[in-house]
Amino acid sequence: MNLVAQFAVDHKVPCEQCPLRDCAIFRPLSDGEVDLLSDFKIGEFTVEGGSTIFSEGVRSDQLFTVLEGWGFRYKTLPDGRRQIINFILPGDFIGLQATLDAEMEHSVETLTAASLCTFPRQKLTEVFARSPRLAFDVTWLAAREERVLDEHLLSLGRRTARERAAYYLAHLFVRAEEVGLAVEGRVRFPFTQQHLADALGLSLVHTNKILRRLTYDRLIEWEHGLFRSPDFGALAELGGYDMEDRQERPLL
Amino acid sequence: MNLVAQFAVDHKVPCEQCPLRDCAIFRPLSDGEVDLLSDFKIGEFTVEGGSTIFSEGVRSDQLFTVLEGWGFRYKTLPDGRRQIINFILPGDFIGLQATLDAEMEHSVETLTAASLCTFPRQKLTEVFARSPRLAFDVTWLAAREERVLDEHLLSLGRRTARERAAYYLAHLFVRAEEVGLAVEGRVRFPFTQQHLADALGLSLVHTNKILRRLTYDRLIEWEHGLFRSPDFGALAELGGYDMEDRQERPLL
DNA sequence: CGTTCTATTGAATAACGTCAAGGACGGTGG
DNA sequence: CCACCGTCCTTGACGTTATTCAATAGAACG
Repeated sequence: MNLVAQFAVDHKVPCEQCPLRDCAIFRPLSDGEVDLLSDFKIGEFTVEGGSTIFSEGVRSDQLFTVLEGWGFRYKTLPDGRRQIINFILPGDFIGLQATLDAEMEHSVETLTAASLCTFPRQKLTEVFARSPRLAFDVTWLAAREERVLDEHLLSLGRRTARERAAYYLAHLFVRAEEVGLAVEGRVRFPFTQQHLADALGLSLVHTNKILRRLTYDRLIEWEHGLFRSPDFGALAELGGYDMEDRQERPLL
Repeated sequence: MNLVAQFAVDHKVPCEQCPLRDCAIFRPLSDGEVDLLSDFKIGEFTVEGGSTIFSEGVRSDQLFTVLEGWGFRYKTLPDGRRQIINFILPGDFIGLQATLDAEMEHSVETLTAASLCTFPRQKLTEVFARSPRLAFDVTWLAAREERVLDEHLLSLGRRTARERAAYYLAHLFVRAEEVGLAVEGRVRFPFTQQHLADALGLSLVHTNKILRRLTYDRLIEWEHGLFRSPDFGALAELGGYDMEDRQERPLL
């Protein structure tokens, strides 16, 4: 694990040129909003896979939007047990969970090389003052994240291991697809079965057995990091994954 | 279960007289903020225990602040399995999880008679426009809720049933205490073991056995609905509950 | 006092975790 | 090119945890 002590600003691409904005899923911004966001933004930087972005118990003065790469957000118990709260994909806004002056209560680590857009936490109040619309977007994102956690909580509490795995894989697949990470129905999952186990709240061994069975039942394929589902409908059905219409969402 | 089809406005107490504001845990508002909030508020109403406030799959035009009473927020699977996401206590702001025009993805039901402060969802954007500070408070509450869910997720995924129960009971006790519901170290828990089981992701039988053991080990007492812990430190320790300094929080 | 929730307990069963041992694969250095 | 390693994946055997089934006892409520 590689601790990023200081986030150097590599360069600064104007927000209006942000490649993510081309994804249909993201709400278009007005010129004024983009200007404000550009102003809010400090810069970008790139880290390699395995870098720690946030660390439990440490304060962070920055917020990030992920431009590229995968990561995950997690908490650990003193004896080392780890729970992955969720995976982080391009377009995700991270760091909001902590208050302005409080310590992070979770850690974030990258799975692949990643590039992040940086915002100073202190200026968030200024953004709220200058653009109610962007303020609303921030709130909207927080509420959306909460809905995702609700569903995950339902999984961990009440779904069987098999249903849980099916739900989560369907969920991850769709999230990746939304931001253009799917090629011919395939997505590269840059995490190991141990990561998935830690997200599902299962042991590594049991996770493996369930994945093998889902593979045998032709619900998933996951080899050499490349994932696809031969029958996504059945996978979603098994997991109780709701293929709701993906609504437009903000991008900060 | 008693479905509340329409929320009649019983009366409207000015926000500046809100009894909850006396609790030390809540951040004081400026006069201007209170005025705006009063303006935002439609009124109050009272429901009996067992009433459904929100229903999964149904749109709601209102947001609520709980003035008095207990409730819980939950999701269910088609076959009836239920997961309680969290309990709702006085001072909690509910309904934010859904977007302006989307269906609720969870239900909320009262456990006791409750009185709720009502706000029209549509006017939320106006509040954002008129008071960045209140907007920030809304966001802050959403982020805080997320942190609570993170911790609960860690519980369900990685804590043993015993640790989980200890954590959750400690958590509930402190929450109740914060809003003045504790009398001589005792809190009335208005829910059944089935509710607790559904929150912990355990079966009723197993929950009961664990509670009996916690009682035998003199970590908790819970009789006739009245809860206390003879050794809160040990309970918190077992559950890994962090007795962080309770920071001030907004009240809407 | 019946009736209806709720709590409690034991026994049988299923789900999941732990332990242990290989196997596949890619990278590295000789 | 090949031996050596480290990481990740896979599988079987076995132990533990939690669920389900079933039955009874207590409380709460008219």
